[in-house]
Amino acid sequence: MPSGTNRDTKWKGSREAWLDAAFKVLLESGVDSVRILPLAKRLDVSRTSFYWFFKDREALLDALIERWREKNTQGLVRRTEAYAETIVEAILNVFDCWLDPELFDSPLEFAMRSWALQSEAVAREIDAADEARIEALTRMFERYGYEPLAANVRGRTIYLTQIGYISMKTQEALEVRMQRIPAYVEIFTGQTPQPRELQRFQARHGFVLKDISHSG
Amino acid sequence: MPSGTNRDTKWKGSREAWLDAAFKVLLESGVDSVRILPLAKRLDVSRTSFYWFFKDREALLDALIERWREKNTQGLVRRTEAYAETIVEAILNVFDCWLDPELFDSPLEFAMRSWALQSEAVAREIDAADEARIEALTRMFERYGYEPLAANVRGRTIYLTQIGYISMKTQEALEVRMQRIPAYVEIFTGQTPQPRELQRFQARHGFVLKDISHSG
DNA sequence: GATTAAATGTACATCAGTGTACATTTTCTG
DNA sequence: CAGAAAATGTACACTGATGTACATTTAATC
Repeated sequence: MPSGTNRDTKWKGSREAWLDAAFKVLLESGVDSVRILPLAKRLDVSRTSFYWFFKDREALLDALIERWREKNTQGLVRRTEAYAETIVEAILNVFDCWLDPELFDSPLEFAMRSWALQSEAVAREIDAADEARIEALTRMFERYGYEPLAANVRGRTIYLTQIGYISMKTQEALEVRMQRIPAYVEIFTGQTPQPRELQRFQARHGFVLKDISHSG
Repeated sequence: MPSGTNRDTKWKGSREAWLDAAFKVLLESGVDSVRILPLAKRLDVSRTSFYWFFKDREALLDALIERWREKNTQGLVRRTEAYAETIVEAILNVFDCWLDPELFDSPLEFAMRSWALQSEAVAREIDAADEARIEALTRMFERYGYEPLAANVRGRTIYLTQIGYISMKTQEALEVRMQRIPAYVEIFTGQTPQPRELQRFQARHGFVLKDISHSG
């Protein structure tokens, strides 16, 4: 299954193919495992043809950072700004990020944080992202009437909880996660969610409920 | 400043010295940077004398895992079981872990989680630790009358928030953290903490308050 | 079909790290 | 102080990775 630009050619490699492979390894095993020789083996291509597409390993890594920068922070900030009648609805908008890999790529997020351990540049990028995201969540709470300090701590909690999940690399079924949603909403907002609010949320994540509103 | 066993000898190295250096590098730069040659340079010792104390690099890494295993999980579980009259007091007991490096070593925790990305064995250790810790927190909430599901989600939230903080490698002044404590307690328990409960907590962390109970 | 550009492969030089053999130095102990 | 044990250092062989030079193959184009 060739990817990217090389559709009907006989070229095995391409900038995209190298990038895709690099991303897979980054997510599976961390930056230190993103090495040209192993990637070449994976792609079944001569190692040196890499240098046709990238100046050196450094350039490949820069491309990985670039791709992360564009995806995750934007995905989250947009959800904090989505239309919502109540804070509960607003929170549920944010929760979309944790269920939809299109909005927020958790494994990538974790890989970047591990990478930051070794790279000052990556660490700075991450710090900036954290600040922007918490700031966006804080503003969201403030819009619904929370005091600045309370809004900040709530925004922080919701964000940190998710970063925690990511760090734990939790793999849980949709049912289990859906079951916890009401409790999380209550913790994060201090309010009990309305059944119709939950139903709307479940519906947009393709979760067909049986009798969740009656069960303990 | 020689460490460990080699007090008054002329030996530069020792098992402890190698381990300490390895730990420092592990926390600063991740496992992949824990290499014998650089450590030898750091210790100003011939690289090969390493092999007097350890069979090979593998053996050194095993020793690092061992040390983590013994420290963090035990530290946390014990705090969940400490005496407390109310759930608020119980939570504050747990918060001790996040303020006292003796009870829980956050940088180590993060380094281990990054390491798990590359090592199946480490990943399994971490999973077991996560489960044990969340279980302990859940039991704590149950003891104070929370329903099983609610207790689990609250235990999970408190734990995940902290893992999130660790992943973010947040460095904040004691004042800032103390200021957020009441809000966190309220979020996690759903109850407003009593001034005397907070004062006891502040006191044991050497925090001298001015007029925190009157300020916004 | 010949020419050119894109992509690949071979060969080589280099580097950083690992681990072993063995001689040497330092410390401890009788 | 002699001898043994503990720790260190030198030398060597090896591995896996990087990057460059250059020849070769494949695809696109005129």
